Amino acid sequence: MSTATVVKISAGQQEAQGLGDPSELGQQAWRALLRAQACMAKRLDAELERAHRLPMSSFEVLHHLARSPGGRMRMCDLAEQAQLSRSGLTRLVDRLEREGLLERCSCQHDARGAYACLTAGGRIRMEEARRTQLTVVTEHFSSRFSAQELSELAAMAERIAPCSGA
Amino acid sequence: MSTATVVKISAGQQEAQGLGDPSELGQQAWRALLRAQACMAKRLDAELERAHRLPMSSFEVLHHLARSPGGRMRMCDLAEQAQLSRSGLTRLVDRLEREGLLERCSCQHDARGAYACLTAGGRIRMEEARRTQLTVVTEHFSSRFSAQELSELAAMAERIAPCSGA
DNA sequence: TAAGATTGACGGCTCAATCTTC
DNA sequence: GAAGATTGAGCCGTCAATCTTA
Repeated sequence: MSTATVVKISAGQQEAQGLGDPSELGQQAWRALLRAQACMAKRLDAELERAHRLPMSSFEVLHHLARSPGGRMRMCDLAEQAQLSRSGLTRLVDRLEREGLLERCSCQHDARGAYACLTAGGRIRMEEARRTQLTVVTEHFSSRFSAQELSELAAMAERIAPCSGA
Repeated sequence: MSTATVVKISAGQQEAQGLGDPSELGQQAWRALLRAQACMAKRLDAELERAHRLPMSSFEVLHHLARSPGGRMRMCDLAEQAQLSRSGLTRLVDRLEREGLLERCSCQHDARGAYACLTAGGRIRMEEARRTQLTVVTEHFSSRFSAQELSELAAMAERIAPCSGA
């Protein structure tokens, strides 16, 4: 910022500096969220990887399977829940299957479809990892807000990406 | 959710369902944020790519350069701002340099260092893309909150990842 | 020795095309 | 033909090792 701008600060210049402009407020909030999310994701991913050899995307898949009835889900639904493309999920499931954490099962009513089914070992590994996840999310996220704030945060997030289920 | 759980809902069952457990509140908020951020990032990335052939990571780098005095930054500082590893930034800058959007300049005072310097063309491209970014962020994010809420969101995000500059 | 930047090797994701089944 | 799943090709990012300079 050149020294000249300091001389006189009109409303117009304030806008140019992004102090009074309402759209700038949105930008600041958006960038702050970007930073916060990247920061959290890196911490969580690193810790899950370190403690359980599970990247965050694998954890997410196991998590969604574990809370689904019977520990199984259709590939396409799982892809959507896990925020992955179908091919991305196919490959992730390949890896998890190789590790014995889940299995592919064919679908009775629709031979096109496939289920991903959590194995017993997968469920155990998942529950171990969940403790770590809870610790990290609590320490770096939940504990920094009141219950009221957490509710508000969730509600605000819903306005951006409405939750399909639940 | 099986029909049996509807019959009687005790406090314990509420916890099992994640309705009363305070740690579950944090989980819900965290997951809602994950979804919201992924959703926004995909929209924004797709639109920047479609309209300007600029992925979001490239836009971020150009953005930070554009608001830096002289349109130039040290590689290591830029990597930090853009949430990238150093090698990641090296490769991204390679691409942007090939496109003529920026140039590498050697550093006077420290021959180890390198600057990334926005070119005139890069600044133009950046400002075109900024309009698109503003549109998307406004429509899918800022416009869904009051000024008060945006301030609160930014402040809450700061609690997770304190902003180094500004 | 440490710090800035780059490179090689590799992992993981997406798009487009393909195969199978509805 | 449309939908679910997979495969091939390619992009983009990271880690670890390397090179240069402080």
